[in-house]
Formats: sequence, structure tokens, C-alpha cells
Amino acid sequence: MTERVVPPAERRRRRPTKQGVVLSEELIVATALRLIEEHGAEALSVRRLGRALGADPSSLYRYFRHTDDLLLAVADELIGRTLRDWRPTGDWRADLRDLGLRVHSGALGHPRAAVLSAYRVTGRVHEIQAVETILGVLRGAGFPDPEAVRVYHAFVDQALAFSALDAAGAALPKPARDAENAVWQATYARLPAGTHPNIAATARHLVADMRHSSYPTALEMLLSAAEARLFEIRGRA
Amino acid sequence: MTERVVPPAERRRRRPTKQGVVLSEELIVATALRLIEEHGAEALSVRRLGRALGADPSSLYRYFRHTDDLLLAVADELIGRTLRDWRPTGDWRADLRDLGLRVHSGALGHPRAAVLSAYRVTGRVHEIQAVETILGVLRGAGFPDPEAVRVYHAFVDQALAFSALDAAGAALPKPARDAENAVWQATYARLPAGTHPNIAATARHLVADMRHSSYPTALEMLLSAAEARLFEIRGRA
DNA sequence: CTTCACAGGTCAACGGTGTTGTCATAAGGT
DNA sequence: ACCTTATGACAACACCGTTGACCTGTGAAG
Repeated sequence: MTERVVPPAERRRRRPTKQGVVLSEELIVATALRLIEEHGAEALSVRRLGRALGADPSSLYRYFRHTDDLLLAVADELIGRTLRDWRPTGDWRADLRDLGLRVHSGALGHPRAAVLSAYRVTGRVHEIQAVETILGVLRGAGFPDPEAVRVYHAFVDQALAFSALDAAGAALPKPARDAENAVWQATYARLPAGTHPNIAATARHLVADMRHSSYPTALEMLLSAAEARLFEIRGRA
Repeated sequence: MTERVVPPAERRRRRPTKQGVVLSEELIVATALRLIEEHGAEALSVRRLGRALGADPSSLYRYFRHTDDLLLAVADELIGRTLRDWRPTGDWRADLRDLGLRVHSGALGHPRAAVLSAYRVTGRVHEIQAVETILGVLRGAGFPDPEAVRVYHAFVDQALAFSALDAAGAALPKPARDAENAVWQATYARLPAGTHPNIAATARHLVADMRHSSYPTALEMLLSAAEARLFEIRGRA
């Protein structure tokens, strides 16, 4: 085997598969995404994807060097869909809040694909655009470059990490999800004050609070800390 | 096949394998951990574990219903090891920092088990103890109950979410991990200032910063925000 | 002691996975 | 109409988790 993957720009021969489908990177990614949403992340395999496309599994290796490449393309498509129509307002804190919440709720909308892709650095167009945008917001706000990068990194990783965490929860089968919720009522809310004074004292708040994602709180805290740091920097200048 | 897994308490027959090894839940978990440590996360498969133990792979199904069960047992062992010798110092911020970093580095040491277990609420002893401890630290610091619960939730989820995120990165097969690192040098560091001014301006910092986990930064920011909130509350009192 | 139920180790098989080397063919430029 | 070659198809490899049937040694009961 020589070189198998041909860059999209040079693809011209549009030869259909035996079942009459004309393959393309876009079609493959879209089908993979559909497969994940409909049958779960574990339903995505080269062979199943080939079957869903009406093509031999090995054909996919003409478009992606290996499964990992394909997953990165899927992840990037997700980023693109999430940020497609976002525009900055000029208020850096509001902008970052909005971006973070968008990513988070986008992930909850496609939980299984989100879990799969939140971990990866794709280096593809949509991701690059997101990086450029966020760095622009921070530098525009007055963060010096090293600080802007540090805050960028924490902000992005926090958004991705919470997205994956909450998406994984949302992707659980319903009975399992109910069971997890019940643990707080059935186990924690019933611990005696003698052995577990702090849980007993806060049980009421725990039961109420643990139902929701803590991402909004964590995001707000990160933004507050960033703002405090910004004041500090301005004060020194 | 009737019921395959017998609860440990009822195990009495200590029949050695063909190669003379006497199996036990403890031995299997310990060997699995060793395998992960020595040959990387991807080296853990039922078949390889069987080989390492000197037993037929199918023997393991007498002790664990499936691979997930085994990994949870490994994870539980990990939690135990992580919190075994931790003691509070009385300085709430230092205590929370230490706890967060411990959980995080514990997860990095055993990425595959960590990824699996970070998402689940177990309601088991170790978890309950951790909840009680952290709430105690926060209430002792002077956070009123609702605030203590909110900060607790954000703190714990952040620790788990970043642990899962970074553990997933560490669990990638080596070539994929190298590829991710290379993206920052090969792609981001070479974008022209014309189209991507913010990336171009900070490329040097990006390449340096993205190699490391952002959890320490994010954790510190969360603690700073919590402390600021605490001052605010005290000032009002 | 001997007996004997059965826990638990083994074997073989099933259906799945990613990946690759080789081959066949139709598309597109000439 | 021809020729090149991109690209799809096929078959094979080495792995994976899991299961049902089988066999054997253990440990307790008589």
C-alpha cells in the first residue's frame, strides 16, 4: 500500500460504491454523527459505519488514516455547529460566560458525541477559529499575553471537562440516572448527625443542589477570579 | 451457565490454576493495577490479564461479571489509596488544594480506571467520607450552609471533571498522544498573523502552556473566588 | 476414610473490532 | 478511444469480550 489518504482538494474521481453511494469526507462525518446520536457512542465502528454508508469498511481508509482521525473530524464538526452563529458583544466577561454556557448546552444536546470528542485537540478549522476568538476576547479585555493564555487554557478545559462530565450523566440510561439522583435522598439525606454532622446539617441543601449541574457556578467563579486578576494587573500598571 | 460470580465471603474452595496460581479478587485487582502501571492503560484486557495471572481469561468471569466491574473494583482500590493518609491541617484553602491535587494525580496514575469511575455517584463509604470531610472544611472556614454546599459541588465536580479530562488524555494510545502535542507546534504555531492575529501573537505561550494540565490554575482560581466570597460574607456580618 | 456435590478452572467457539496488502475497475484527462 | 490512477472491494490477520459445556480437585459430611 502506498499513500492511501488523498487530500480533499485533489479528489476528483467521484466513483460510487457498489451500493451506489458517492462517498465524501462530509458524508462520512455526518453519518458517523448520526450513528452516534441514534445508537450511542459505542455504536461507532469502522465496520458499522461502512455498513451504514453502503460501502466497504476499508474504503474509509481512503479518507481517514485511522479511526482516530475520523473521531477528530466528528469533534470538529460539533465545535463548528456550536459556534456557528456566535458574535462577541464587547463585554469580555459576558462573552466568555455565553461561550462557556453554549459549549456546555451544546454538549448536553449531543451527549454521546460530546463525551467522545471533548477530550481531543483536533487542530482543524472550527477549533482554530474558537481558539482565535477566545484569545481575542481576553487580549481585548487587557490580559497580557501569558496571562491571556493561562486563563484561556483554564477556561476551555473547564468548559470541555464539565461538558463531558454532564454529558456522560445525560447519556446514562434513564433508570441509571434516576438511581443516581435517588442516592442523595436515600443515602446522604439519612445519615445520622452523630457520625456525619456536616452532611446531616446540609442535607436539605445537598439534595436540592446536586440535581443541577455545577458548571454555571464553577464558570462564574473562574470569571470572578480572572476579573480580580485583571484589576490587580491594571492597578500595577 | 448458571450464576457465575460468587460473593467473596462464600468463597472457600481455593483451587489453583493449571500454572499453580491461587486466584482471588485481591490478586486480580492488584495484578490489573500492576499491568496498567507497567505497560500502559491499553495493556489491560481480559486476555492479557489472564495471561499475566497464569490463568484462563474466562476464569476472571468467576470473580467479575464483566470488564466494567473489574475496572470499578480497581477504581475503588484507587480511591482508598488516594485518601488513606490524608489529614486536614486547619487551613481550609490549603486543605482543599491538597485534596484536589491528590485526586487529580491519583487519576493520572491510573487513567483508564479513572475515566470510568469519575462519572458515577457510588454512595459507598469512601465517597461518603470524602463528602463529609470537604463539607467540614468549608463550614469550619465560615461558609454558611447553602454557600458551603454550592462551593462543595463546584469543587468536587471540577476535580472529577478535570481528572477525567486529563486521564482520558493520558489513556490515549501513545501515537495519538504524541500527535496531540505536535498539533500545537505544527499547526497553531504556524498560523499567519494576518488571518489569526491572536494566535500568532501568543503562539510561544500557547506551545509552552498547553503541554501541562490547566487543573492547578483552574483550581487556584476557584479557591480565590471562594475566598473572595468568604470575605464578602464576613464583611456583611 | 470414603463419598460426592459443586466451585471454579479450562476449552472452544461466536461474533465483534481495527487495519492492511492486493486486486479490479471506472472515471477523467489526453 | 486510450491510459493512468484514484478509489472501492475483498480477504486475511491478530486481537478483543463473553459464554456454554465440560471436567476435576476440594472440602465437608457421613
